[in-house]
Amino acid sequence: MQRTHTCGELRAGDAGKDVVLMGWVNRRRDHGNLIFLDLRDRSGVTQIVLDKDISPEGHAKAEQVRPEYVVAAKGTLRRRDTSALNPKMPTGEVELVANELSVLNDSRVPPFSPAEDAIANEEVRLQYRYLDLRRPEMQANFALRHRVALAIRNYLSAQGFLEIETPFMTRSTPEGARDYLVPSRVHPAHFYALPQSPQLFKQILMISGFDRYFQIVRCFRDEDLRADRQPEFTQIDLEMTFPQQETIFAVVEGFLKAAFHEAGVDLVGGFPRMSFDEAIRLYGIDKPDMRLPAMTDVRSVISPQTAGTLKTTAALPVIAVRIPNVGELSRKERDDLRLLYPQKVATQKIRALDDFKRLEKSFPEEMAKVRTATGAQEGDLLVLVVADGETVPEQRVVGKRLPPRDRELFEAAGQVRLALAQQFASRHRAFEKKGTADDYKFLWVTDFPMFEWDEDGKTWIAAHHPFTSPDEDDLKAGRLTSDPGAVRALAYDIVLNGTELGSGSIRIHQRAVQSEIFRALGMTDEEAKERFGFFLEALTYGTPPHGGIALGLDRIAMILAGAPSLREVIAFPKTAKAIDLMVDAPTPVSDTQMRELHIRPVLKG
RNA sequence: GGGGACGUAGUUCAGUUGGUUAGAAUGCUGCCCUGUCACGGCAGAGGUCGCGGGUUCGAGCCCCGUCGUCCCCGCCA
Repeated sequence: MQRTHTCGELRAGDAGKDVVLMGWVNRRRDHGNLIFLDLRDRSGVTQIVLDKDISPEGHAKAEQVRPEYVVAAKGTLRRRDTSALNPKMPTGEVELVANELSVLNDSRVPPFSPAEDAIANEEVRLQYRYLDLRRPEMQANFALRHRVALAIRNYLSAQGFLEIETPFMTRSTPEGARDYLVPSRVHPAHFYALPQSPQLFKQILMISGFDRYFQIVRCFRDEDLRADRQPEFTQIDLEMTFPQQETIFAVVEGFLKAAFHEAGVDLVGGFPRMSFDEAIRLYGIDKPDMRLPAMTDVRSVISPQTAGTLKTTAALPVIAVRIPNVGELSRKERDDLRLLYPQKVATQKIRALDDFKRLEKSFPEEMAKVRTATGAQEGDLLVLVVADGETVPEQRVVGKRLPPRDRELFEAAGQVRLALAQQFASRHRAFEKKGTADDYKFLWVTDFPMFEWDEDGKTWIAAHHPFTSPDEDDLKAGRLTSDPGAVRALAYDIVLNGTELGSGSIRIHQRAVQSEIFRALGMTDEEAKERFGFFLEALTYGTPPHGGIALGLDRIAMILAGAPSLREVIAFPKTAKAIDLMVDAPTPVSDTQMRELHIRPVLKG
């Protein structure tokens, strides 16, 4: 028997056709001499009628059928009687009157039903992933992910990008995230590493003259998981020669528009831009969620005396955090908030003043100015974040960057802002989707610092990665050695609704500059040569200026699907402890396998 | 590595101050039912209260440990 249609496609216009449907039994309704089966496949559900008068054999088989059995039904499609229409389903105007039913496979009683709306807990879902994936919501997520990836692939291909594969077994790079390692059988005590990203390969492809490269590619990072972080994840990785930042922004905006179009969202106009410093000042974070208003530094409207009363000082920012439409907080709500505020608020002598009404009572004129400065409307929640500071600590200001104590304060305020936003989401409703392009607030964050000071290692580390080109002016001014903290990088992030979607940069294409950066990162020339010798050499053979970016496909799919976690858009994800509950990985391996690989476990005592 | 939440029937959950035989819904099994679509009716089965230890006359409930899932911090160039 050959399937003629899928379970979601038949309509009133198909009435009278002889059809064969195959699929899973979603539900069964037994009325004695009349049995209804809802037959499900990925396209939808169609009702099958087994009438004892029409097909005694088919009816007899239907009596034995249970949920999740796989069956084939052959018969005539009938327009339903007007009294029996079901407007809730797309196929609700028709039903298949079966004269033949065959059970293609039976099913044990599943631990949970794909037909149920209530979903089982994560552990059970992951263990029986094939049942979970049968749920229409999951099927829709993966169909969406497919369409998004395809749209991006088509767009980039049309823009002249070539998809070129790069190795999964490559060499370990100790910087950055922890590597997943693969022991070599042929070379004792030697290891391959799974790539954290194809960074160097794609740069080599530029040196190779491919001009425009992309890849939708798996990357691996052995770090602890989060709702939006899996140890293996998929990047839309691209690189191009002779780009300005603008060139790359245009490509990314182009493929994101194509991708979102597939999800029924038409984005218009270019994405806004913001420098890293501005992001810190206005949002206290390098990935601002633009769905809620920015913070306001209101220190200029606070008198020195009032600053003193608030136990801060006029020299430090007073940051007003505004969350619209939250209304007054009760005493209990303010107490509960203490637990949500970042640890910094406690440990670094930073305080969140969340009883604005009381502040208004004490300082009516100044707080009226705060209201004006923040643009607060009636019913908006205002919280002031201040630093304890009778004396201003000495702040060494490097370049145009924020003084460190200011930055700490802005970042703490940013965390308070996010905590409030999360806690009162049901009141401000800014996170609720309306089904329009407005639901998606994109932002380019630019002018990242080149280096960040690592307090533990007492060294500068690359804020993006060590192949990022520094700003030419900073380079010419010799700041690489004189003032590393002031050096700007030609690096940029693409942010959506407070989630970092991707990160890229214009790369270094001159060997001398690359060597200088390695040195600035505290690497000797010998170390640099040992780790990146092949790359430094490649740079000497006519390397074109180049740059690129990589975006997380999983995160894009997650946001478009409105899913709370990456696990909803990855078919076989891992748990928070990086375990695959379905196949049960990782596992111990035999001594034989280990001996062959020249490895021996060292178990902690 | 640290903090938090959760773990009771196949599933989702309730379980009071520590006190008789641990409940509900749903699913499952059997019987009945020709217009249901979350079909309905009747009857029934189903429990290592995650695991180990402790306190107690008595523990699902209290204490200690441990395992698992989730969320967060650290970490993620």
